[in-house]
Amino acid sequence: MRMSQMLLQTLRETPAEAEIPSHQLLLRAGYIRRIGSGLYAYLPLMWRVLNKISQIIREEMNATGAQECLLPQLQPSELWQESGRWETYTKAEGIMFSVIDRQERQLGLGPTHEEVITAIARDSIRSYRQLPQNLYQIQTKFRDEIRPRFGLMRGREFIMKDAYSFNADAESLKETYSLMAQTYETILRRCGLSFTAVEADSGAIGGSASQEYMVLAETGEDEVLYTEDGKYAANLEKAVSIPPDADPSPFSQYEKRDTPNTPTIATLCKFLGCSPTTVVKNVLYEATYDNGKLVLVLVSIRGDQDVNDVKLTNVLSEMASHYGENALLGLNVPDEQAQKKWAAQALPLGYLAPDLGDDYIQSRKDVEPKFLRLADETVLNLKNFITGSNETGCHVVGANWGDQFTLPDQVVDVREAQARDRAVHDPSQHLKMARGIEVGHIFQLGTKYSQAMGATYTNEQGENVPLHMGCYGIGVSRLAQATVEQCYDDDGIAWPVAIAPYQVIITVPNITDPQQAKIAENLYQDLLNVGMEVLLDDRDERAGVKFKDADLIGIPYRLVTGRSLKEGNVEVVTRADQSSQDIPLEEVVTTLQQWLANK
RNA sequence: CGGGAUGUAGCGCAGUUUGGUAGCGCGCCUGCUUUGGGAGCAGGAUGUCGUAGGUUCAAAUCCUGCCAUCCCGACCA
Repeated sequence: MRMSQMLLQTLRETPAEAEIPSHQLLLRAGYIRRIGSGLYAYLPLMWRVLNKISQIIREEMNATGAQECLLPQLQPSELWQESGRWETYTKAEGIMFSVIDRQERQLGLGPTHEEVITAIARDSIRSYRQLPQNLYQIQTKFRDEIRPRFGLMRGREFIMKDAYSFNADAESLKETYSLMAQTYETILRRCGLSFTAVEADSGAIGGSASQEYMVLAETGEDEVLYTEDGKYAANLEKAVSIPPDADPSPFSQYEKRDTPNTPTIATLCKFLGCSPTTVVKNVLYEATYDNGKLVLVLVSIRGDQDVNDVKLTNVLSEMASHYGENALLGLNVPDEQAQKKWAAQALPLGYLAPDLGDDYIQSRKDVEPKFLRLADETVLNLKNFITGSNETGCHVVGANWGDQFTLPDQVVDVREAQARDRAVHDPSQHLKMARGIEVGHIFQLGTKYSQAMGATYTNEQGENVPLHMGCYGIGVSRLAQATVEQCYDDDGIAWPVAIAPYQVIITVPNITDPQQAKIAENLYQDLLNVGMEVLLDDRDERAGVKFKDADLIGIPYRLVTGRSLKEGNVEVVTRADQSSQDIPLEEVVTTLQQWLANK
């Protein structure tokens, strides 16, 4: 491509809207342009990068026997009602855009395609002889993100590769799942990224095993806990650990103490001179279920620990049926405003005890009349603990389960793992924390969707049984930006060769010099002839501008037809390290071919 | 949805306190000079000052509503 003919505008100044380096650079280098909040145009350079990534994905997916297809983005609400996700996706998490057509039909704009693909499988997979199957597509997804940010990292419209496998049983699913895990590593390695695979929570999508592929970067939105031996890595939401041991309680007698102005664990411990590990903290949540019922949840957890909302959400989702509900819509810590809706009297916040009376709850149809009391495992073995008294300004000390307080029936693990906790697989090791960008996520869905939607097949015994499903996603546009986040310097982007928009840029320092122009032109044709992707900077600009632009847009190799021509050489500069060498004109093409082949 | 901020030329910003007919840098166009790391000089074009209403002789500036965008949080396969 001749740069004189290309629509490319590089910016000298950083647009104010961009916060992180990759977003700033993609804007400055003319790869993307913001059209609305979370909506971006992929300009010609960006589209080439995205296509390169897509191509690598295609090659690797096809190599596993997966088949590419393209599913509709507009999806009938009925499909989502069958799976039971219409409510959660349009109301609680509100992540799906929904539209109503002129026949008053409700449609969703696809944030993911489990429903569609399961409907297809239901119709076309009849026999075990057809299994396993793995279908994938690469296309735009829509999600009504509450707060889009960081350019392509969290957009409302983005490109994704999603694959769905159908297997006869759990074992076969595991095989496909681990094949996909290998394939993902190959894809990301080919893209030139350094990444980590971590255990993850499967969230609203459901299912059992799940792994995320994280590009480690300081600006990542996810937190990853890992051990240095490389044997354990997990998303913070999912991570497990051994909490620090509790200190012995300084109290041996049960009594109520005045503890004025100690609504937080920190102030309380300072006042009493005790360790937070001797305190039972009681956290109040309100859970909303899909029929509109509100359940108040009181979680007792050790004072030095925090509740992991994702783990708590999972516990509460499983309990939906206890309340005659299908799904948990939302979970939050009620503020004063929210409390007024159901509290019969003002709550002694900061001084709650595990036995907070149910009479604090107004008798209302849409509110469960009793607290759902949960104990985190960390409070199970505490002796002579300190906790609230349900009276502002007072705590009790020296309390014990079975004496002053009844241990809740439900003992659960809802504790958030922390950096420096001991590792479960090897308690001599401590967890470390890093930030990451989630570029891929694979799930073993099991029969959640096939069962809900009646996607069954006939097995060898002639029985109709539900298909076992897996799903496997890669954020293509996010991956592109994550790469920039990992590959840039003060001068701009430095793309890995495999996904760079062009492999080579020929810079003509002085376009008015006929010799320079002629040699550059010949070189351009020669490189094109051997199938290379080449930019020819034939713009009537000063050399400095061309060098700056070449660095900014990050083409891996730059050929300069300048002063080295006197010796019959072309200067070849490697973008990644700015190293430069003069190569005889007639050897340039073959040398570059070799370099690219070795990449 | 809660907290904070911003909206003036393609981009970055000043001007708003104290109302008086819209400015700077970069970019863009023309000419001359320059030509290996975002050139110099001279000339030029570009704005419903986010939007609607109000106050006023007069509004980018003051008042009210609305909209949009960004940041923090909540939220987020």
